[in-house]
Amino acid sequence: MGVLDELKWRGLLDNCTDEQALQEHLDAGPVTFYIGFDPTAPSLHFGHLVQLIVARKFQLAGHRPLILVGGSTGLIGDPKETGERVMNSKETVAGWVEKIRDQVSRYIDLDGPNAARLVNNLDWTGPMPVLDFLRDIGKHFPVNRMLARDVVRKRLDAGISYTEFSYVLLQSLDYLNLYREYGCTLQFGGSDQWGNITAGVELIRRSDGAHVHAIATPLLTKADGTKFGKTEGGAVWLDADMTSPFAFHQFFLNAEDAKVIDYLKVFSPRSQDEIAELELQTRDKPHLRAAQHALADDVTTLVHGQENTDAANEAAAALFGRSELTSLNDAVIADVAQELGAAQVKSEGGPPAFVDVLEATGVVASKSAARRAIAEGGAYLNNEKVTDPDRRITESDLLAGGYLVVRRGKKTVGAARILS
RNA sequence: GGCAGGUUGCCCGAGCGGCCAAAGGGAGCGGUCUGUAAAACCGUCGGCUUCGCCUACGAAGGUUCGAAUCCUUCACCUGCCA
Repeated sequence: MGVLDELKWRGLLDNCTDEQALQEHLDAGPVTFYIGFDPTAPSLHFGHLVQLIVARKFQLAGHRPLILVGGSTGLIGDPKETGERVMNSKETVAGWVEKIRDQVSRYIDLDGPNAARLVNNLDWTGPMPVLDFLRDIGKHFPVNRMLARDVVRKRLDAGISYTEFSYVLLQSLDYLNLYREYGCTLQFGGSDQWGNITAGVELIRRSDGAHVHAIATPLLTKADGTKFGKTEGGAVWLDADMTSPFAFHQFFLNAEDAKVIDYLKVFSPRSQDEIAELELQTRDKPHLRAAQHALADDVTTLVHGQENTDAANEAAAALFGRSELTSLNDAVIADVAQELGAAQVKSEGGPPAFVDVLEATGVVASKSAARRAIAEGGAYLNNEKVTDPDRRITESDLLAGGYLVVRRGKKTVGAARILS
């Protein structure tokens, strides 16, 4: 199966420039392609993972990846529907560029015959004189067409700065530059980037007369049509310090039945047959959640490695399993606490209050929220419901010589280590 | 530069001197039911040293016993005119 057919089967092909032409181009030999990531945070999130997975498939099929980190575009910010972005300082963005470079290189092969190359658009945008930009690039962009773009139109009432309005020119310039310098003839990205991507295709045609290609991957959604990827704590990050491997694993484990097969196709390297089998199981024995387990294990292993996947499963078994926490041995408790990122709580001046522990572990945002959770009957200490808002920790609550496991609701767990 | 309208909690949006921590909706969170799904229903939804106090209705002042609500100045947004 060709790489394009595989994308289709996996539901990863949302949009594409002339498909037949692209297919012929791919058949004709190795193609240099690019994907870009803007540094808007110190880490990529799992949505970016989709792009990295696609890039990897193309690389394995013999094509050459250029991975662009947006040192310049990150300073500008692409327009989003909700309003103007807050600009980040140049130092901040530069720091994030480095972090994202490191992350990206874990998913793409930087050696071998079709090694990936990391590029930063600040290298060519930074030194470019503004008059060259306006004459050579700006001349190819009709403002009437730019205004007709969906995001821009939606912003016309609330207002949009010239800075963000110009974003599309920068991204198009990237494609043009990579085309000229590396012979890059394919760009892909999320469907929300389609406008920016096709603008680049058009720029290359207008300025160099060449026909290059583009692919958009779909935005992953939940069954109700909303975006897949938001959790209580915000985005699902690839950085283990921002989203623990346990939380990451849990996120995928909680995938809806109606969508889990779609996600599996996207994120899992499993074959068509294996996935078909999991689809049957989800239909016939949904309570076993076989597809969810496969999904969570596969993605977590890809991002954090087998060891962390095992640890996440072990912690989940301890927390959600039938056995009492108190019956687990000390080593398991300590591992689980470690996995949950145990907060240190000092007990000078007497044993701490339960609400303080809840807050310290981060399972609630404030002490008021902790009291509320208790009043709602959704607060647990060592898997036992706590109903007294003034509950204090006692010596007998401590597991394995100083640990506490707290929970809010069914799924939000945290651990604390009491230091005397 | 002139005139008019606007700026309310995560978002939308009422309030137009005390009964306002602020109606209603959405999102979120908890509970029930389950399968650590979905849907549905009920509850909750600023903070704290929690029967009370503190901070909040663009910002700063003022009037008043009392202001999200009235006045003044400033900032920003939208529209019309120049």
